[in-house]
Amino acid sequence: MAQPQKSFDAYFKSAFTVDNVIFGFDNGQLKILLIRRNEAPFDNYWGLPGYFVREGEDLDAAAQRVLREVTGLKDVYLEQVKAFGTPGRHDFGRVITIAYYSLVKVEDFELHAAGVAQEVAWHSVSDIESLAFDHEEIVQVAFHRLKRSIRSRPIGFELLPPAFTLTDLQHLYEAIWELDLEKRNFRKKILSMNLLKDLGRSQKGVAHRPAKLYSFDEGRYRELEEDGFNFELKEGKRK
Amino acid sequence: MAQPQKSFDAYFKSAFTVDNVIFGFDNGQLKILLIRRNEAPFDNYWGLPGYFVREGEDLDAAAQRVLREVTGLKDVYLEQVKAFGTPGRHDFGRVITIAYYSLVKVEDFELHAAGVAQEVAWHSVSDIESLAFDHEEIVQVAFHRLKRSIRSRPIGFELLPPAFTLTDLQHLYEAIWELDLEKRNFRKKILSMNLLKDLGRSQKGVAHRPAKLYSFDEGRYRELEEDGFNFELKEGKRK
DNA sequence: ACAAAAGTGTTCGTACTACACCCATGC
DNA sequence: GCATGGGTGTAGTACGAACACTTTTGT
Repeated sequence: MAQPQKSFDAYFKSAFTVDNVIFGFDNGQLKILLIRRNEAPFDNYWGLPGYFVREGEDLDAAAQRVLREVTGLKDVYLEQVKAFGTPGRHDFGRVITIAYYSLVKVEDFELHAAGVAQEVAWHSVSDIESLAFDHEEIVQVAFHRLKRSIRSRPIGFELLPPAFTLTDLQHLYEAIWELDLEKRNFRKKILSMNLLKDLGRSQKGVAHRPAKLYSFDEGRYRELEEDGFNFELKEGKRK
Repeated sequence: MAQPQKSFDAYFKSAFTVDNVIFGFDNGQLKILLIRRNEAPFDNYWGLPGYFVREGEDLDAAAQRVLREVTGLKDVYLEQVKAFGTPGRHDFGRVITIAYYSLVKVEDFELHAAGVAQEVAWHSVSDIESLAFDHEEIVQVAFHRLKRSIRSRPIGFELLPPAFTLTDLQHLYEAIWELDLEKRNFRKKILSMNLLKDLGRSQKGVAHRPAKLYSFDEGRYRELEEDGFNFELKEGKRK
């Protein structure tokens, strides 16, 4: 199907990148993994891990690769947010970036600077400023998307260790929604969904009554999903 | 901020397009505007209206332009869906497409073929097959997105004429969700939202009791929105 | 008078809200 | 024994689900 391609050459002069908003939940706080760039443009600025997509590389694969370069993790929860392509957002020419967000368990890996990063660190979502390119906007849009998605799909578990307490889970929702939730109602609601497996174990060595540990019951989720299930949490007051 | 750009040249060889899933509501049915292409690749195939984004043109602006070329409309409701960029999806080289969907009122314009279209027509969402490129997938994803978005924002009104009946509105929701809704509950719910202005007029010349006409009260919506309002409709049985 | 869609009210069950106290552990 | 968070029950309310009949118009 080779066609008179000549006249289209003028269009084949753009580049595209992926940028990844990597969320982690650490110490009751929702965090984002940022890198400090060692490459122009925006040399020395903090920004999202991301890079040019290679020839023949799928977009999702590129996002996974970028994530692997920073965290060493593979097969991580990852979702496309949208494309950002304002003209002039990149000094080198027309560069569209495809933004992704991923959810990782912070205890699964050690940070190590690599690629265009001279430094890698977790930053609180709430105090992010003067990032490279339009990365602040990307972070905002991704965060907004996460808030929404977690309402209708149980993706929050991706951010927690395999065994967690109900309070951990509640704090996670509170951090993402920036709300305070009511303990008893939260627990009733979550448990009534039957998505948690009681592991029969408890916390050890805490100076109070130890909490039971749970894990996410993926099999159970798939059952419910097929049946047109809709995960949703409502109540909550503004913080 | 000119930088050692040389080594990046290899990345600046891609093109990107916008493709627009234009939804319209006609005669109780949800439809999509498709064009029949008169240009390679996929000459003669039906596909989404779309084209290469111009140098210096913003993505949203490109999507508006494409829409204007087919419908003549400007300032239409438009939302980015996501980017599609599987390698090999386009014969001419690496082409990423940014998919949009728009909501239009079908009675606002006449169709006229233009640009790469030899023919333009409305197609029922339910019988769409063998489109150009990966456009079938794009349609599915856009449709899915519309179903979701209309739950939490009153964008449905974009598809209806300025004055409509409650039954029109109900049929619209039924078409989008592929559900049957219960008349009394639907009306109660919609009216209790206070988003409709009773126009004090009625249908004319129908062979039954004429229905009252309503319009969407945009001012009222903005008030509610600021106050953290959440538009939502739930009930419904699978068709 | 008949056909066709508009319009409306009530009952029932469920699910969200709000709220206060006892329990298990470490120090 | 005290401090710390874990864990639970209940009453009130609001909202969604289900359901059938009367009204207004054109022909």
